Amino acid sequence: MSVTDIVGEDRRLLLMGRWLPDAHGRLARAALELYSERGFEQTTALEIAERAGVTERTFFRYFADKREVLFQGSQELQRIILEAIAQTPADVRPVDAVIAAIDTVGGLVFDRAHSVRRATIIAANPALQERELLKFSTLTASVAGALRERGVAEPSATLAAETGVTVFKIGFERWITGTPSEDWAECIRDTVRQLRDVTPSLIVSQV
Amino acid sequence: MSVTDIVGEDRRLLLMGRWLPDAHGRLARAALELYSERGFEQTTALEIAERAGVTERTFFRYFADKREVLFQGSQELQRIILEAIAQTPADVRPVDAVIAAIDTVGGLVFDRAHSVRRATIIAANPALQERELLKFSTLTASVAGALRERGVAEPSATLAAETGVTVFKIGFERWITGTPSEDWAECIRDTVRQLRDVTPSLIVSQV
DNA sequence: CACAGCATGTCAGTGACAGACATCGTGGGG
DNA sequence: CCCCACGATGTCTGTCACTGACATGCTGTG
Repeated sequence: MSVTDIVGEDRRLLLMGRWLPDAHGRLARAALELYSERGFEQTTALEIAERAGVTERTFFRYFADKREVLFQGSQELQRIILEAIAQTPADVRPVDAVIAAIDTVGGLVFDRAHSVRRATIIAANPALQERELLKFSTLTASVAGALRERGVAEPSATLAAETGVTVFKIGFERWITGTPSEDWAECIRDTVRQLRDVTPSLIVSQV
Repeated sequence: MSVTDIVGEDRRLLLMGRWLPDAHGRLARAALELYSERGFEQTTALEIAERAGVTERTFFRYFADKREVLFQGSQELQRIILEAIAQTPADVRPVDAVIAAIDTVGGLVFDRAHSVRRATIIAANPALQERELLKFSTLTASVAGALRERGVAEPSATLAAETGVTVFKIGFERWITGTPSEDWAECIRDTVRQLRDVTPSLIVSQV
């Protein structure tokens, strides 16, 4: 039995017999590239792994599933928003606290080019849209939780959270699709302005 | 070669050699039962098919995927809401038109016991929640489209749609979890009342 | 120098789907 | 009355996402 029999065809231990560092990063980059090049569905986990120089199994050790690669940041985003809400003075109204928090995450978290690339991939695939929606829903739920911590009662907490996240979604959409020069705070403020005009009347018309 | 060799073990052609009718209905019922009994993930498509007396392949001819069984009605719901919006007088404000439409679908579409059963199944599984979210998102998009038909400009149309669908979601949630006697219109009206208190201020506080 | 531990590879398996083709009653046209 | 196109289904085979169990090889530590 020769050395090559023992080592096999394994070309992955390059750095003086040690694993290449940052498998996670290489996988994320490889996935992004392939999703862009040929689309999400047309990309197999095996292909991603090969481009990253690891096995399929390793891909699934880093990412719960194929889609998760694109949603790494959302946990971080949520953490920041929650923290911002917690730090807002107690006398600020719930919705305003949420919107102020959203306002702060702007330049902080995203790089516009990356966001556009990501949004393009997601827009092309329903399964990815579902996952995005789930992230928003999770965010809404935890924002509502944060408001309850501040003493806001229940239907209002969820309503305010839902409203705030809607502002985020639409503001974000605008930030992505609009002129590159327009900044985050601007998009959010404009969306809020528009929102103020859609308050429903109390009387539901009977059809 | 005997008759049984030709017919094989096929016990499915029962009605005088013809297929049993309503394969679709049998599949839907079988799926509902199994999802309730042992949960969504613990149920395989094969098991559903067997209980319905057909093959796995036939299941996938009727339903795009395992989840779709639970979301049959949403297309009908959307159709009704859109129609109601179209029939609302042109001078009614966008949000009010949406909410009025939502108000009308109440007793019409759902049977409460069935809704509760369905909601229980969905609540127990993230993959199903994703699908539900996608349906809401689709609904929002088409409601926004209907408002645009009425001449509502773009950021407002989506905002109003999003607001209306939020009222639907939260009102529905309340209708499901609250006391069985409380009726649909009641839930919607109360939710609207609460919503009116969460209008954001114009000035976003700078943190 | 032995040994525990971590990051990875290897192998085998399950289950969701999809394409291609075969089968068998049914209903209409000759 | 027969033939044939058709519709609903079964059968077979394949691909791919994901998972559990186990093996391997380096690395730092006592």
